[in-house]
Amino acid sequence: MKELEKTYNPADIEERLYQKWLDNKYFHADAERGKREGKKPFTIVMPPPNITGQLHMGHALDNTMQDILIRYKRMQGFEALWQPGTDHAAISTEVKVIDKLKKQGISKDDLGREGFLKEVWAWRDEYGSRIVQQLHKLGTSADWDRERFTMDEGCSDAVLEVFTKLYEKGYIYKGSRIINWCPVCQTSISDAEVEHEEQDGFFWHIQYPIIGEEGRFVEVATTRPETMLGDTAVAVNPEDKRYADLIGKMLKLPLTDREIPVIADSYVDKEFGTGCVKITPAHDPNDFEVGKRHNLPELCVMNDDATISAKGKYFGMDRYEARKAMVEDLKELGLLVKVVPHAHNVGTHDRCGATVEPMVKPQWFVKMDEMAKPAIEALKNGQLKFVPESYGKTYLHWLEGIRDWCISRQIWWGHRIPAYYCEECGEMVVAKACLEKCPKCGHTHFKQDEDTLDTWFSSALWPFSTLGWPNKTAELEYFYPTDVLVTGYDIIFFWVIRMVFSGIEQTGECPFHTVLIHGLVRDSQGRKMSKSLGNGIDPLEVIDKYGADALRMTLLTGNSPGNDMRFYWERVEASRNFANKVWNASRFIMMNIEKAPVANVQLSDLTMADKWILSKMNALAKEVTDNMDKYELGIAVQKVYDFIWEEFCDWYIEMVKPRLWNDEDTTKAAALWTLKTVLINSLKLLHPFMPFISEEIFCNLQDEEESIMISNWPEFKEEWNFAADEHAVETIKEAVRAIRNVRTSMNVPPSKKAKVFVVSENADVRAIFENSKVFFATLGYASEVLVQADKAGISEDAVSAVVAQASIYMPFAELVDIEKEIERLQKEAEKLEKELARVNGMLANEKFVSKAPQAKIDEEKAKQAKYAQMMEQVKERLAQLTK
RNA sequence: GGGGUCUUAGCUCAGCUGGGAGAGCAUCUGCCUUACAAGCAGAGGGUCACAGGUUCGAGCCCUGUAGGCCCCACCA
Repeated sequence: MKELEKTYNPADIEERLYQKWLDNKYFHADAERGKREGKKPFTIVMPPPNITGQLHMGHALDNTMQDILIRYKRMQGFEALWQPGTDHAAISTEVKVIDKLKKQGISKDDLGREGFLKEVWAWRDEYGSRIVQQLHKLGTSADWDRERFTMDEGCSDAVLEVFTKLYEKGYIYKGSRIINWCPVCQTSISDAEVEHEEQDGFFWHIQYPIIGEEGRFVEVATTRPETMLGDTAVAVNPEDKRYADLIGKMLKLPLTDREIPVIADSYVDKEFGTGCVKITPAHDPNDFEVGKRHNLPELCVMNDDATISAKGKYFGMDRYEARKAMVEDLKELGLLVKVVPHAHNVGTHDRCGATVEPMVKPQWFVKMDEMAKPAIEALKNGQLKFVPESYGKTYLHWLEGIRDWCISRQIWWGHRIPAYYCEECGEMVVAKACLEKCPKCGHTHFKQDEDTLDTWFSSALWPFSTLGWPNKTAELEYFYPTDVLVTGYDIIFFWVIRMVFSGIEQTGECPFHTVLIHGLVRDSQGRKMSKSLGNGIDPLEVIDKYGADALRMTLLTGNSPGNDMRFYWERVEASRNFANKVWNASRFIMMNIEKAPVANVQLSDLTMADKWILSKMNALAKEVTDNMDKYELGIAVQKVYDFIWEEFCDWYIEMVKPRLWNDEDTTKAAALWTLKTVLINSLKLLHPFMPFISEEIFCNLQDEEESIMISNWPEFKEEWNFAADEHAVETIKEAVRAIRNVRTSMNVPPSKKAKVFVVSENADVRAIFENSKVFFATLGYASEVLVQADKAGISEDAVSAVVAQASIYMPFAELVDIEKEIERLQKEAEKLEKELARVNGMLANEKFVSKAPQAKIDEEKAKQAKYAQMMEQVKERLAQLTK
């Protein structure tokens, strides 16, 4: 056994232990082995971090939670697979590489598609593993032998398989629809990638002249005057009497030479604005729908970079520049009626923040209505559960209102859409590989679709593509469907939903049964950690300073599923202190074991105190297990913390010290055995949360064991359940607390020992005190403990304390302050008075007695008796002192 | 506009199926007691946002109000 340092130093052990775990392949899960040994599988797929990413607190929390679950299940004997990998992060990565090239004066087009992709792959090879290395520092016990990448061969095959299958089924189609266009990234994006933010804008009221009615106008109100170049109608509500006569008339569209009709559509709200809406089908989603209903032309007036494409004065201007110019011109023409300030929502791209421009473009879509149904059903019938449950509503709400998913992107980094066009006749073929011959004209030259797929298309397949699907692998058969998905609430829409419907569609099964949602880690002021604010705290810095275990503990304690938390360095310190506490308790135990090796002990050899802590530990194992199973990781770890610090260190270790110090003590072996047993079991319960320190101590404590990682999770054992001893020790603890209380309030320091008399008429209670004299004396700072049935031999001026069924007397040699003692007793009496009033009131209430469960009534009656008896003693003592 | 969530000690938060208000930090008082001062023993501090209701009993369940946060949404 190695001697431990006086303070715990995580830096000394973490790297070494992680390497040991890797070397021994403890993280590796094996389907064949699992089957052979009859183990049950437990699977978590890691949300693949972006290859552009740096480890942040969100990752740290997310991965710590997964690691806790996987280590727990592994110890429970499951063949536990934590499937890791990284995501190619299409747009993010492309932007990053473009930036890098820009600094070298190279543009994407200079390199061409192939050249550019070569650069991205090179970038990925250089930086793609950085985040994985950072995850190692956290203690992440994922099966790195199975690490995957969304663009590796297997995942790409899965993408091809799914795309072609969905296309054949008619669930993927190509069409000209209105989509969200990012003019900065120059690609379409899905609805989920658009963030709405409220901006202060204006309502421009503009007059459109009515043709054939000199001097009469229709007044429209718009927040986006620049789109008027693409107007192809003005709409009014069919019920609106004000404009009934205008329907069907033609208007002159200002700033152009075009004429547009007035149409009637119930989409228009009579009460809002002027009741007349300019319709721009090519640049507004609502107008697009209106346009479809009325067969209006879709007139696109913008280029991909959001400059004006309409011929004329405004050609080439940026959309906002054009807006300014057009408003000026309208004012000059006298057609601008007024400008009213107006706050409205503007869609922005979540990656670059640019204002999204709705545009009509040919894109690829996934038809959602049919696939949404079973995904909704999965939640409703309980196949899929969210923790906390309320996120299920969010999930349903989104799915029930889902629109078709735009999956094509006009960037190069990603899975290229497997659609091929015959160069001769233009025939389109969707296939996993390019055909040799055009099925229509026989031509042999094809051009592949230029677009790539939304990055979430491949992540949607992650739970099964990583296990080898579409091949029928042993892994897929054994580990799929997976069990728990752990993620933040912010990506339910992007990812969780898409995994569920993809999983059900492709494999017929929901890819996991539980989604464990966690919140955000915020800064100490409750703000989101962000690069722009510079308020982010680097988990690696925390690990460097305090260790991975302290960071993990900090992220888990006092937190419940789905709730945000604030990060405080003070909390990390508290976690570090706990690690040190564990370290020192272990150091103490190991020092003692070294002096006298632990012998095998029968349960019947144990003392009351030993049985008490063993019984407590036993109960703890059950409680922790129950909470783990409910995903209440914060509660579980809190219980371990409280047990180790309070019960084990502050009470039990203090109780056994006299036995360890006394070589004559015949129960010393029992004490050592209990110390070791309880420590080992505590370390096991702690291990999922603090893997490093628990491993280090576990290995030093018992040289024969390989690793705590592969040890068995403590289970509740009936034979370790000692209710009577638990009760007995609680009585002693109460007496100790009472003695300390008296000493504190009477200013008698521990160094001044005194005799302690325990007086009880109850023989059982006397036996309890007799049995625990060894430690009761030490804890109660007694020079001697005398247990008796009456007050014989106790001096009149002895200070007293009252506990249930016993009185304790301490004849201090010095004069104690009688006034103070009276004051203290009066306070005690007050407390008891209050308790008695409460319990008496309850029991006097007829309705309570008749309706409450009998167990509750008995409980209250027992309390009543106890308090009454204590009260009597306090009063007696008071009478004695004040006479 | 719809939905969700929160409001508990000075601060940050727990409190799981309703049955005597908790932790960490901070403050105050004693202790360097042979594992640990990153420690030990104590203390103070809360009409559990507000108003109703259900119940023998509500921090917890129901309704409403106020405030905070989040998400969704096509009112130009």
